[in-house]
Amino acid sequence: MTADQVLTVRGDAELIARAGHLFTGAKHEFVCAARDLNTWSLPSARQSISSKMLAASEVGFAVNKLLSPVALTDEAARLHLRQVMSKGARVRISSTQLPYETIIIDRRVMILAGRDAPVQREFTVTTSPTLVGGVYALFQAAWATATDLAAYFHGDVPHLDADSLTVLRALGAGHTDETAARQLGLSLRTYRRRVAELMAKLEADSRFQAGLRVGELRLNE
Amino acid sequence: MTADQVLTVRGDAELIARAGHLFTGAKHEFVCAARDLNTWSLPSARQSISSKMLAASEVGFAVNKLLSPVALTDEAARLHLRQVMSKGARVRISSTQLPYETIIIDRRVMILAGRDAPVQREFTVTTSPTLVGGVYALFQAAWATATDLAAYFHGDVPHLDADSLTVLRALGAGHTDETAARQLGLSLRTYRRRVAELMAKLEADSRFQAGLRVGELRLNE
DNA sequence: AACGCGATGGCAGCAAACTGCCATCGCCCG
DNA sequence: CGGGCGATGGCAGTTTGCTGCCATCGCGTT
Repeated sequence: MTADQVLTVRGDAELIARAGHLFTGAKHEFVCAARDLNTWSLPSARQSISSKMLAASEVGFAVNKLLSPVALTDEAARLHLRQVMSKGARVRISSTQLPYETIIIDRRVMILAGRDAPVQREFTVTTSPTLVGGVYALFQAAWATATDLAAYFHGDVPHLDADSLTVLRALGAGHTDETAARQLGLSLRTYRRRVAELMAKLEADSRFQAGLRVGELRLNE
Repeated sequence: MTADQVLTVRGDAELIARAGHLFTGAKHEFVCAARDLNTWSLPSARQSISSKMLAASEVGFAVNKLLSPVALTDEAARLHLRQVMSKGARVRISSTQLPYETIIIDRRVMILAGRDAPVQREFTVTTSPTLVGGVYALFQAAWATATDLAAYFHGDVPHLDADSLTVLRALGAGHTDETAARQLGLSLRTYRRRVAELMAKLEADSRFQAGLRVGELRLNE
């Protein structure tokens, strides 16, 4: 594969055989966008990255993972995420699905994995500066506004159930409690109870502060 | 170019000659990520898109443009953006730079333009489902959280002077009005007057709604 | 069927927020 | 200096929000 070539392979074995040499020796950065941590593993790259991350004193080596909300759906996944983060990786959660896995190593090599296939998964590998650079820029745009997972684990991002979301939307409309309660078919007392619960979840002492947190964390989407 | 091939060309003329046929006849969607509206124009694709957009009654044809903050730096640029939007395009502003232009047509054809070059600009064109799908997913992730420009132009982003910012920060701390007023060295009446003025600027009918708008629009940064 | 428990709804008392009114102050201009 | 005007501050009346209390209801379990 020449400097500007693009290589398409099918299956893990072919990927390793024809392009494995590109993935070892990551020096500066490993960025990855994926649905969750389980979609795909590339053994040699993972080994290379793991040894880098174990050398915690290594300055300047960044691991940034952009995952979809599916990555947080169960407790085992969240535990795994905590482990990855404790090794120095930074994780952010996108608001969209990310059905394709994209890996960029040292802004030089890019691997794109097709959707999970029943037989052989298709991978595209490239060192084209235009392709790598363009995709990296889009990754950066998505990364910049994705939710930082450290904040989630530090309890800064509350989980809101359907009741809370309903109340939140009513509050966001700016109505009085009486009007909002009537619109939701609740008694005023129940509506206010819901509001108080939402405020507790948001750790907010005033309605302005509550609205601020919702807006900043984009909890109303 | 076969179905899974990737084509790299240099210069506009070569791009048109070898791949121009791919760009005409857009049927459903045109998405573009770029620094601003002036970085690059592809004549045949632009013509095709313009005629689609002029046929305003055409149902289901979407034009989504993700631009960097540079796109808003001067009045001429903003006027141009208004024109593009009046023709039915949706525009959002990313928080990052987007130095590469990425175009995806009907989720089938992708064009990636390299950085502006002194001589011949490099373009990469592909119909590879893995490449197009992967990049499209990243575009979606970035698009989802980018700032909608229609809101900006509809005056939804108020300008806050120093007094309003001071009050806003006090409100964000969650204190009662009495405490906040005392901390700011104002009488309660004046503080409340300031709060009412801020609410009017935010067009908010409740404190929650005001906080929400501040948080969403990142006015407290 | 009876019981327990959590959720709901009505009411009351209180706190917080909203705003009009009017006096006062500070600043600027003639 | 006097007058005008905008901003401030105190007060009062009103509205909205907060929460405890208690009765009732609905659901699940034994």
